[in-house]
Amino acid sequence: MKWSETLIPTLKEDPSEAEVSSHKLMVRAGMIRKLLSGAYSYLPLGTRVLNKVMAIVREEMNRAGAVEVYLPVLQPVELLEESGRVDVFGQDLIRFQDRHGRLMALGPTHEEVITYLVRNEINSYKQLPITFYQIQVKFRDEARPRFGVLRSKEFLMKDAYSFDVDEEGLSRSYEKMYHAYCRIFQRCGLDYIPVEADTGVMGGEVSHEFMVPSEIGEDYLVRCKGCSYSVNRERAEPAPLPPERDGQSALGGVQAVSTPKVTTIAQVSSFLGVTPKNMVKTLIYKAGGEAVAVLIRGDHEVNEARLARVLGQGVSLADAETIFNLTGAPVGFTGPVGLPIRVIADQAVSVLQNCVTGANKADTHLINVNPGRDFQINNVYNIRYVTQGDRCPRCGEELIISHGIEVGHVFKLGTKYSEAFNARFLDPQGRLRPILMGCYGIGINRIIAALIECSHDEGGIIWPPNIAPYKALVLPLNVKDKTAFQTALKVHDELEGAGIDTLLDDRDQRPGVKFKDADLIGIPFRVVLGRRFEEAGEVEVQCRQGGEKSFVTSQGVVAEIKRLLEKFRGLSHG
RNA sequence: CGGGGCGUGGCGCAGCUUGGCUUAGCGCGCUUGCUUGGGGUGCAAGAGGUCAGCGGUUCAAAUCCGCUCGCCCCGACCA
Repeated sequence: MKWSETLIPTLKEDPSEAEVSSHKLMVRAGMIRKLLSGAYSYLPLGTRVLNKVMAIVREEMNRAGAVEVYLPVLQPVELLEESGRVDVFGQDLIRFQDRHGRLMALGPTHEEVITYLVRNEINSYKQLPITFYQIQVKFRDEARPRFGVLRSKEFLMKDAYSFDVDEEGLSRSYEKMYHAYCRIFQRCGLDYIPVEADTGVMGGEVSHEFMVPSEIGEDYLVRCKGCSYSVNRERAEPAPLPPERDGQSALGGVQAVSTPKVTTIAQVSSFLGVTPKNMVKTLIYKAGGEAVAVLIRGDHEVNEARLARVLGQGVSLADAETIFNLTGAPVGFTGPVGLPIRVIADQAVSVLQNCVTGANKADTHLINVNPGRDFQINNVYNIRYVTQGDRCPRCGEELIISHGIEVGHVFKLGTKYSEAFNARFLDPQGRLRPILMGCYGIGINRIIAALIECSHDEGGIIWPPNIAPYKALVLPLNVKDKTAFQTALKVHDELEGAGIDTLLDDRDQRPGVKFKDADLIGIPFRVVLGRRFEEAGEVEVQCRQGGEKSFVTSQGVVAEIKRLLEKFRGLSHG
């Protein structure tokens, strides 16, 4: 392809709206342009990368035995009502009425649609197992689209759904997808980490997220320095903390102190001169109809997903009025002493001594409060988020917390949707049984953004050959030099002929402009025809990554690039 | 959805505080001609703007006031 015959509008300056490098670079390299907040047009270069990623995904899905389908974007809202997910998606669901007044939604995902299909089409064990997949656009009306293509309202997703007769079958299907995902991310050149994950909105029991470590990631991953423990933040469970001191000798007597208008942990901490580690936050949650007190150390945060899990139901923070009615004090002065409701404590609270709590009285806190002596704990659980310094629950080594970009997620759903939709099959004994489901998602756009986030330098993007928009860029420095230009054309054609997709920069621009653009759009291998070609008939082949250069004759370019591709493949990104 | 910021040719910005010396300016990009040819060449001539929209104040509004819309950031939210 000639540069002059496609559209690659590169920019010298960063777009003002972009914050993160992947977003800046995708815009500057002429890959994308914003249409509206959370929706981007892909220009030719961006589209080529999308297609390359999708081709890899298709190959690996097919290799894993999944079969491709194409489900409608348009979904009747009733379908999502059947599974109870209209409320789950809430505002994120894009809804409207068609001309007949029927409520429609733009698919945020497709569990319902596929299960509806399967309920009607699959009714025998002979048709199982089977895994369907599609690559298709999804819509979620994100409250706050961010980071360009990383979190948008409209995005491409590869979603797959497996259907099995029993748990073992489901596990086999799950494993297959898991391994296919590993191959996909590896082929895309991503350094990814699979982590155990919470199942969240999807329901089900087992789940893994595929994370790409990155400062800008909106998710957290928790890994152990010593063993293979790696989980996401919701799922992470710190090792229990040891008791602060032993014996009862050091226990002081409870004392009320006046703390006028001092409500937050930070304020109380500096007002009383105590560390947040020695304070207890008392949060009133509503779980079902019941109010419960949840105790958490001052420097910790409640993991609501875990709390909901241990309580077996959804939870939400109580409002100020409820708190006042229960405790007799405004928000900010709640404490466990004398509270007439169920008290749940995080493990870290249960080992505290002489701590500070609210007094259930306005403008007052209590000091020297001790669990067990001054108040009873009904249940002790691990309900806090892991913090820096926490230890691994498996081996006791230190845990590392870092940010990550979620590029894929796999779930064992079990029978959640098949039961909701009555998707059942007849087993060999003629019994009707629910189908076991798994679902598996990959964010196509996110793969691209995550890759750029991890693979760029000051000059621009550094593509791995597998997903680069073109593998090679032929760069005649002076297009008015007829011989050089003709040779460049020939080299381009030969590369294309050898199956190496190639871009020819045929623009009448200064060398500096061409080099800068070449670096920006990040094509892995660059073939330069310049002074050296005029003088000695040699062309220069250079790698974007590492900058390694070699000089060959124009006839030797194809072989040289094939050699470099081989070498690259051998290195890491098979 | 709460808090903050911004909106001026395709892109990045100045001008707004203190309304009128602006026929709205600068850099990049774009067009034409010449020049140059290994890291964003130089010169010259040009094209391109309802100053987000609506309403108000005023002799006079990009500039002051109000409303609306859009965009970005922080938070809440989020396969």
